[in-house]
Amino acid sequence: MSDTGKPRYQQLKDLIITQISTGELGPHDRVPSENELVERMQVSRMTANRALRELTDEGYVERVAGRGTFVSDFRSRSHMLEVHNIADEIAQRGHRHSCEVLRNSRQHARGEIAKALHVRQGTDVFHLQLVHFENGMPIQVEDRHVLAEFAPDCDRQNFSRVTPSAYLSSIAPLQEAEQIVRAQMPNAAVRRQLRMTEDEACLVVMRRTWAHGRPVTFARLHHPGSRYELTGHYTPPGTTTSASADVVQLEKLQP
Amino acid sequence: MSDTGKPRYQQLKDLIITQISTGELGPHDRVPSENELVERMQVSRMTANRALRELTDEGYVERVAGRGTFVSDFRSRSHMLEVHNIADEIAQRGHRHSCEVLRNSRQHARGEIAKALHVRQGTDVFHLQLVHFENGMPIQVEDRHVLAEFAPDCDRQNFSRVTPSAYLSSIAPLQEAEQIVRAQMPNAAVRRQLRMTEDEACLVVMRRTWAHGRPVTFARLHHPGSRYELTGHYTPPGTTTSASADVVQLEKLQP
DNA sequence: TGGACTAGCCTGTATATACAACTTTAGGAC
DNA sequence: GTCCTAAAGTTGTATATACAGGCTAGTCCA
Repeated sequence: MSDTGKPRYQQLKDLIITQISTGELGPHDRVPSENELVERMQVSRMTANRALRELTDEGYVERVAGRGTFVSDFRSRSHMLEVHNIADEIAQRGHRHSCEVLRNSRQHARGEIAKALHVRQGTDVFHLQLVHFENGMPIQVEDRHVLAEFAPDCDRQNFSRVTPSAYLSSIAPLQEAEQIVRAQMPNAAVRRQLRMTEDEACLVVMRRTWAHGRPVTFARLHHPGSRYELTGHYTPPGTTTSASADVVQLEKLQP
Repeated sequence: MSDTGKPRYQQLKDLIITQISTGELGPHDRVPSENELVERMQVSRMTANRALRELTDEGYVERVAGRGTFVSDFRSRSHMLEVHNIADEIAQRGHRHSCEVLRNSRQHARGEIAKALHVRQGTDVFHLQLVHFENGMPIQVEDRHVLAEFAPDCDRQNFSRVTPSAYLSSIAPLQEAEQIVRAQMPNAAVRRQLRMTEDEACLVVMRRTWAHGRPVTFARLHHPGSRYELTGHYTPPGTTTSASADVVQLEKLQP
């Protein structure tokens, strides 16, 4: 890591980001104060201040005057990535979320899945199938593969209480996400599970998420076109009315 | 505008943002240098530096060491809002874009449209209908309403050369966008225009865009589900490999 | 025991200063 | 005229210092 060429405030940022992504610093942990960084890292307070301030802008840490600087929890940072959790969405609308687990089994990754997760064929993965309900109406079929190495106790989780998305977020910060949105006619099984009519289309979201620098989960999410839509709201950054708070409220997609 | 309570670097930012959004400062115009701000605004250079640096992070201006600070052009800032232009998308894939204009007429806004644009019923709007082609295959039906007051010469534009999206961006910076994505079966007209099969679904994007603080255009974009998908890639901010550039690379098609 | 107060740490902001690197321009040497 | 160089202006970074205001813990007093 050629630290030599980079500016010192960037070196400080990289150091702290590394400690956060390796887990050395976990959510709500205290980050060294500006004065501590001044002493330990031999920089001026303004340099330490710039590093911590930019980490705040980027969502890694939160600062409270008088108390200190603390690592944001994974949830907040996942929001940054605009990756959302169906249970949260439903709760935000004031509705009741429930969930039926159809499958939670250990398997060997086959062609498409192995390719999506960048692993060799036959690598151990968990295969999850769930149906999510909003006030009793099915609204999402989740078909997800998770790298077994990343979440070894995946098959001992009760996903009717904590969604896979929330569970995975609790294991490690999700660093990167890739998503594809399609309109597609469902197959018979999905149509039945979502209680869809014959001529109804599915909104399909395929999402791949990275942690520790590699893809760890791949999900196919089917939604009934008549009961689900993705919304996004974009405001320019730096707008006086706290832009970051606005950005957080979007639902998951973006065009 | 109670400038008194706000920090001085924020007052500087607000001042410059105001000048940009009113058009007093246009794209590629020179913004006062740090030293000029020091003299004229009676602040220290570090304060001016912070204001200009944050405006850079937020995409309003671009800075070049040795030359100065310049207002970003509308296009860049529109990208910030992740609002895209179908012609650019197609060009980015190395394909050929063409376009057929079906309608470009002045109308009075009716119920749904008037409501979406926050204007009274009967307000003058332009109604555009276009079909966009990628290498000769229809890929988007654009049905757009534009506030006549915002773009008075809309009906004299040749939209087969410059897309409505690009035209509107050239009039004023688009400040805000709202978007809804749905999966829907097309009606007969759209199905014919997009040359879709009987059992094919549409990916529908409804997008409302603000300029000068009010909604100025509302678009319904229909895409054939088998030939179009939305993709997004999210990386955490502050990652050394210029995260903002990655975010830009959205929408893309499938062969 | 309970409440008020203060000392100490923390962040947030603002200033003055300094040096490095880059770009343009002007002037001088050839 | 052309090339080289120096100067001036610009951004980018780093430091030292200062004061205001928020939070906490501990102390002191009633």
